[in-house]
Amino acid sequence: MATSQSSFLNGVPELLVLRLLRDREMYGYEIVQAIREASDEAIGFAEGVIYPLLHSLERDGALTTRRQTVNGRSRVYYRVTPVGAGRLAVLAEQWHDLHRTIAGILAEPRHA
Amino acid sequence: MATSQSSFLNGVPELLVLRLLRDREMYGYEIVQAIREASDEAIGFAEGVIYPLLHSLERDGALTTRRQTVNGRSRVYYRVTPVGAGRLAVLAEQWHDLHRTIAGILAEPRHA
DNA sequence: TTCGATACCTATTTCACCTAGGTATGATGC
DNA sequence: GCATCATACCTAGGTGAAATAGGTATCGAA
Repeated sequence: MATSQSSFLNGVPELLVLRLLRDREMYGYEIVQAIREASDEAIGFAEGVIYPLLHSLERDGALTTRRQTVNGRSRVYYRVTPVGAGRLAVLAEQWHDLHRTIAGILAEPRHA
Repeated sequence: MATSQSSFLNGVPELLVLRLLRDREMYGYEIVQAIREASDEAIGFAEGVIYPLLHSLERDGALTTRRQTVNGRSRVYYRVTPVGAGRLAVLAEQWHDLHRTIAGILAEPRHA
């Protein structure tokens, strides 16, 4: 009908992951903890959400990986590519637009 | 794992519908148009989203209905109950919390 | 009389996310 | 010596809100 198809609501895990990785490279397990801490326990995406997401972002060329073993444990570090940076910009913009729109509707006492 | 389960993102159609109905009673088709116009075409929930939602909100006691025929066409007007008002308050609060959390993560240059 | 707008409806599909497992290593405690 | 927890990776399968895609019927305009 009008503007819809790809639900504008989705992509928040993706948005947060890209945002965190924009500052510095991180590994999956670290990202899971970071989101939880950064959101003050409010948001807790499980590994089952983050790992598949990282894989698909890598497939899309938004992230590159680097493997490193630390203390006998293998870590996969992710880094944002220019493609990923562009994706982040788009998602952040969409998020802001959505919020502005909804905030407007929630606030307005008018509307004929 | 942590705070998650019922995807915090959902419920936006419900939030908007309840918000619109808080001001005045409206009928389904009218709500579909109102959301589109109020969002300046940015959000366009189809009838297939709104009607089932209205029905489930009525089942939950959040809305009451009144049927009226206008110009040979039957309209079903919906009105918010106290239960629905409470639900609206909860959803609005959740939405604000979520936005605050995400905005914080998007903004912060810090985070150890 | 064909078409679009109005006004209602629901069956089906999709897909993002959630759940719930699995493997393996290192450190801690008993 | 052995259980247990945190670390660190992984994926198969289920769920459910929303998206898609239909359907019925009336009215007005071209």
